[in-house]
Amino acid sequence: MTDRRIDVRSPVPAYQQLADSLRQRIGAGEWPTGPLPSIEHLQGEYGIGRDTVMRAIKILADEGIVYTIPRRGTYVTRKDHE
Amino acid sequence: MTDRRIDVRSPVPAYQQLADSLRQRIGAGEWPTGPLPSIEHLQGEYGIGRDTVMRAIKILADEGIVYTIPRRGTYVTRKDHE
DNA sequence: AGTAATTTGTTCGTATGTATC
DNA sequence: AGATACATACGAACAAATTAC
Repeated sequence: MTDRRIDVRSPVPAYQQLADSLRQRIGAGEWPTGPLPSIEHLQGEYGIGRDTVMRAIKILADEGIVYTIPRRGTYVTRKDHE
Repeated sequence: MTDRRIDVRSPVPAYQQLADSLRQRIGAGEWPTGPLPSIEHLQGEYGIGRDTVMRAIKILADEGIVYTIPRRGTYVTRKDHE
């Protein structure tokens, strides 16, 4: 089970906490084929704002874990695509 | 006469102002049978963006004043339909 | 029957304003 | 002053269903 809550009192920024959470969920095998939930959906799911979600996704994209197709969605990078 | 302008300097969000305007116009008897103007039309009429229009329509839909048929249009809820 | 236009649905990109720490 | 964060807002692009011709 992965924690979907953000601790606003934590010294760890919310966008970092979200990146950690998404990294775990991806590692656990969520969204193997299709796209991740949309920014708006993640906003609602985690109770956070838009730019926080976008920052988290950018972290994962910089790590090569996901890639974003504009106006399509964000996808998990397949291993045979590395 | 119903005001069709959005005051961008108002603390009231544009989508709320639009919802108020549409609610008044519906109450005044506009669009008794047919659908409301399309999103694109309302964008032009009020000089606002797409998501602002959609948020306003969602407010009215949540209030039960209108209902949207996907890819058809948004209709005023008839009283004998309540 | 078939193609183009219309319309809503969805999504990311970007910008601004405000508040907080 | 700067980083973080939320809300609002416009734009652009594409999908999918419906309608018009």
